[in-house]
Amino acid sequence: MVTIRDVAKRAGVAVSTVSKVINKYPSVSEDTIARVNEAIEELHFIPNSVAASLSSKQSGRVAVLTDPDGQTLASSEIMMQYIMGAVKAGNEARLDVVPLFFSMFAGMTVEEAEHRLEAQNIRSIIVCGLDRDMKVLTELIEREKFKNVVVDMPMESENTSNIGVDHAQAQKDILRKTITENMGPSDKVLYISGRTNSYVTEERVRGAMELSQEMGFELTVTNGEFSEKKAREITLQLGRNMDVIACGSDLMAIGAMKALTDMNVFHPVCGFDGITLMGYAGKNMTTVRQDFSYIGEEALRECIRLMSGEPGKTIRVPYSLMQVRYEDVLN
Amino acid sequence: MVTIRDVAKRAGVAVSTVSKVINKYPSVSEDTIARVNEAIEELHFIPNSVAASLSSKQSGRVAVLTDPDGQTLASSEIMMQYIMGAVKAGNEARLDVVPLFFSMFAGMTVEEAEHRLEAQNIRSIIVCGLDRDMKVLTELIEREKFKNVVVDMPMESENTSNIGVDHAQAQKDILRKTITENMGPSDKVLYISGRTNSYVTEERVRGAMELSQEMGFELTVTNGEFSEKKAREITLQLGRNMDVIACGSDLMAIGAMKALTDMNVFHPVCGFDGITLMGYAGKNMTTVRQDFSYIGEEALRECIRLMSGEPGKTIRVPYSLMQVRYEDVLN
DNA sequence: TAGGATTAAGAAAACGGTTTCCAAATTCAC
DNA sequence: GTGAATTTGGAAACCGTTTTCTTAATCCTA
Repeated sequence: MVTIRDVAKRAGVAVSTVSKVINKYPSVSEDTIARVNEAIEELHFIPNSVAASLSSKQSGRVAVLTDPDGQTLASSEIMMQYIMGAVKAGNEARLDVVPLFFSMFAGMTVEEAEHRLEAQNIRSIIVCGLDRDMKVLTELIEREKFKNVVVDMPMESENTSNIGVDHAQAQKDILRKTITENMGPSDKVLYISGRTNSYVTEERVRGAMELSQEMGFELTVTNGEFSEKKAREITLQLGRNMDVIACGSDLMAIGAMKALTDMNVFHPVCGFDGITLMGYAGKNMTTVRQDFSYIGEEALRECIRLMSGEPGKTIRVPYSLMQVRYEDVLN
Repeated sequence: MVTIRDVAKRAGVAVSTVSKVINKYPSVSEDTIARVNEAIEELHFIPNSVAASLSSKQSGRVAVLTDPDGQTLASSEIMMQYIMGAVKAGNEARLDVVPLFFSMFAGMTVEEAEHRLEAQNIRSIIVCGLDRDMKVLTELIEREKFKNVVVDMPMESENTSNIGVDHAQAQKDILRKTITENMGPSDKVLYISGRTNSYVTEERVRGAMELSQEMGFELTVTNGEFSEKKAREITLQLGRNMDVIACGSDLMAIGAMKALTDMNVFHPVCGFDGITLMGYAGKNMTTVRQDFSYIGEEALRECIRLMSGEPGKTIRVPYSLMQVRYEDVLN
């Protein structure tokens, strides 16, 4: 393995100088920079990220915390996207990304969790798919021991940023689109929401309610708990008399659509997320597509910003509305 | 952060002694072991894995290489399972697991790839979803610089183990089951295979052909290239005159089933893998369920074995046959 | 009981970087 | 041309472990 010392020798400088060049410190002359870079090229030197992480108290590593157990197929696709995005951005920044899963923290106290993370030289965490019931993690974030980036939770402070789409606005947009494109009557809308311990649920419901005010349609809000089954049952019960069904997640939209198909009625259904499975669920469905991989990338960049000492903030990422068709997911 | 020095001081021993206790070296007396462990408990000490990895040339870290881009939804579920299994087993063994993706190695020479891995203190890699076209990776494995565990590729040597189910046998089993449970005639079977650059394809086809000999049914083998679309087209063309359709992957089975539904014929279809999506695809489907998470775990344990100097071997993991129903995947 | 063989514990040198601190060299103002 | 200010580069300590090498202590065996 070629080390920083080899490079130093080759370039005829001290190891500290090489390190400064690598990390773009200001106090190195153009001349030496060139010489060092040349040596780096020639030797195909790549700095050892483990050594770097150990020695520098500043940089450290980033953990991506996800919970793919939660919602089965949908979540495994979504979580994978988050992770891929973060790993990709991490690689570009020469920064180690380690994936961790919520289940690992089950039964731990916050202190234990902190120690576990510290013991891996983790300085910053990205938390995806958190709801208010994960006490250990919310507390962990609130203690601000690490630099935190939370996806889809409204937490912001000196050491904590949050990132995500504007769920209320997106819900309004997709619902408006679904309604206006619907040929039949659209004055009765059934909204099947996600679990109520979730921030995104609150926001999406708020969006739907605001739109109902603005457009003057009748809105029935029910709690589908992010469950496909529950959404199916609700739809079997209430779906027939509605004109449009909007759901707080794609999985529930699929459940609703299955129910409608069984009942032989064909109302438009809209979901939320843009998971691939939607393509398999039937025609006449629309959804809000979130770019989870991009969110993962941005989250990682935000970790870097926070680690460099800047304060937390809120980041809104774009989304798009889409009509889902089987042909588009077919490979 | 509490370090090994704190523990040493507390227990009144040298740091090296603490290290020996942690790593279960033989030459420490029961007495000291007890004293050190007590100190560890009291201080809630967790060894820093980064420092350990840097210092020890033996242990090091394990990379899990996957390619979730390949087959969209199916692969993202499968790859996630591999990763989760490996991370879980890695945590238990106090060993860092880092996920990497095939795409990162695109355009790299083997040497570059090696340097990249070395620079992360990676001593062992688990490769999932590899086919013969990924030249860089196959060469990387063959150079034996790392300890390799390959999933579903018949590579075995001093430093390389492979792991996976017995694809030929599994294919025979599921096909036999599908045929014998089918009430109608079963003397014409259509087999839609995966891409031919893949070992699992070869094995599965071999299994199907052997069974056709044994049971004496007529077998038509076509190349579906792991593509749902292709399988659909093939089925539209040849499906009507068949009695049973067997596919080399679940995704293709879904494509085939969609085609049959469109044609209004109802032959039994069997797939391979056991992905959740199968539940959404229709009735009358069976498949081979692989436990990907378990495979990930076992693969990691095998890395540890290899790193401890033992030679590579072949590991067969169990599988099960299942009838897929929507109710089972519904959450 | 002497003397070698074994066992237990510690001191110190790695591992491959980063960072602090200091000295030398250069620039600048007057 | 002198002294102060500013760049630039290097020496060395450090990050938290592992591991090698010694030494001290204990155990056998003859």
